[in-house]
Amino acid sequence: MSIRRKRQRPVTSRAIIAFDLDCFYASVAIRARPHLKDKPVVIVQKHLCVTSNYVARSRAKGAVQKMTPVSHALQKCPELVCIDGSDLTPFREASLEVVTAIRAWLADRAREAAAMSNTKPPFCACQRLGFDEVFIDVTELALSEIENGGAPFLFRGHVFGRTDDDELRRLLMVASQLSHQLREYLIAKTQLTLCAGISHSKQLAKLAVNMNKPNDQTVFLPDQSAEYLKTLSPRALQGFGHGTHDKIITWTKHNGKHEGIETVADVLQLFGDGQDGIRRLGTILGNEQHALHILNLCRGVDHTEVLDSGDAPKSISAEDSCRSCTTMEDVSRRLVVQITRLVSRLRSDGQLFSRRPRALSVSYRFRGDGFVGTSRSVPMPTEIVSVCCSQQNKAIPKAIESIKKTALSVLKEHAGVQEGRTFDLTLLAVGASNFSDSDSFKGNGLTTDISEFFIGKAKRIDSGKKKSSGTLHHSQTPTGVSNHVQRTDSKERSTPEAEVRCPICNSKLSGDNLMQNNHIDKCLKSSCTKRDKSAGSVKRARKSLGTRTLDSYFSKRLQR
DNA sequence: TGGGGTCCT
DNA sequence: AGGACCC
Repeated sequence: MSIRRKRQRPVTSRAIIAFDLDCFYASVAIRARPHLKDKPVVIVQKHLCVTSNYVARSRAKGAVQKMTPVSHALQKCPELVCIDGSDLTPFREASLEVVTAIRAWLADRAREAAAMSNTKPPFCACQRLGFDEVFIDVTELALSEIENGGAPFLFRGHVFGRTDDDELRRLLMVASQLSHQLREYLIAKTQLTLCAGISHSKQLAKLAVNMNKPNDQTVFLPDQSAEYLKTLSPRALQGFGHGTHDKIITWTKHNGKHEGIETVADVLQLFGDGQDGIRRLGTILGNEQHALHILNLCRGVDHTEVLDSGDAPKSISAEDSCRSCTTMEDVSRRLVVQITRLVSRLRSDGQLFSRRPRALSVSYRFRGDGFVGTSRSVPMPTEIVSVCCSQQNKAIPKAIESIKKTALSVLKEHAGVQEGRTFDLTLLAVGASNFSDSDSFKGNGLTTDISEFFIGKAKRIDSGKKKSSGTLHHSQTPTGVSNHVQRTDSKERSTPEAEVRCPICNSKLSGDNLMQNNHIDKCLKSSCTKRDKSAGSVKRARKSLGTRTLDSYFSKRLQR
């Protein structure tokens, strides 16, 4: 059936939606703290504001742009509320919550379309970019709805540009309807607002996303996109990064072309003359394929596909960028903090995705190395298996110890970081990758269905507000099917009295996995070790962790 | 300039 | 393993 459709009307263009959640970190933080809703809020990592809400943006008048120092922002807006964003857990979870909801909505919509036309459900690839952006290829779904005859031929939201291609216009009209409905659904379900850009390529969809900014959407009709692109800075093109820019600039200076590359038009003037230009740019960049891609982007040509990201990440890492780390004691302490966070995340990951990592990577950077760091990969110590697969909390300390030992020996052997040597590290990170499914895990009743994961979270968020219709969460799940894994009555997981102890403070942990993780995270934050429990030693621990005067000044302003 | 991620070579 | 890119 679908083959016939494609033969009759070959798909010459696609319909792609780019979603971008509005000031994501700030929105997530405020969602969890409703009393901050009308206050100017910034999210702080180390001494930088990484995001702010719109109240802060209007009140500080441009002083809280992306990566501005907290001190600068506070001068412009002393009433700024600073929230610590160094632990990404809430943002990572909210991001997963959003994509999960997107997939569920699309699957539901695809099933409806399939039922009407008696075909198999159209697939929409979803690709995440960072925590707050998602690309969706809705071509098949839109075509299916057009064929079913129910789709209104009207644009939803703003429209930029024009096109003479009637079929494309219809396709994008339907895509804009889908986008709007999906956005409404997401806003209702997650209380997070988002923008959308709709076009026939990832490039243009992404450019459109920023055209009408918070909580709105724009369709980019592409007939004159090339003219439009010429006026932009080439850096505005996704794929034209810092390195590409620098290499071209260096080349122009070397070759006496002092014009520079302010716009895409400048780049095309230098390299836009066909095969020869591609070859010349390829030589400059050291990669002809990349040169071709860049030049295509400059002309508005982008055939890159939306690659489905899947639910599970391919790597998990925990980093600490430090001003200065010069003693083994300091290395050891920082390492244990990052490793504990990594292990804690691997446990949740194992529960959600039934898998465990086989590689451990240790990354580090020395002072003076600029942005370049070094990383080594080694086999992941086997102690991680019981953490990921059987979810035994008592296995956590052993895994941490083992990984710590391994990481320290990596640092010693490959970086010369050891007792008696002088060094100054500015970055320490541990990561897990090369995941393998653990079959022993499956069917043992320990896995958590991903939708169940959010049902638990939604209840907590909801009870924090006022009481609403109790059955909301199940009925809101658009799939309608809850494919819960049947669970045997496992002591480790379901009974709080299972005597689980925190690897940091050794106090008894209650509640479910998430609550336990939260406790461990809190413990980590205060750097409170088992034998270091007195208030005095906590203070010492904080100091030796590298807390400086600037940080302690801001920490007074941090909202918990 | 954080604390993450992806893919390609 | 490193480097490019993305947020």
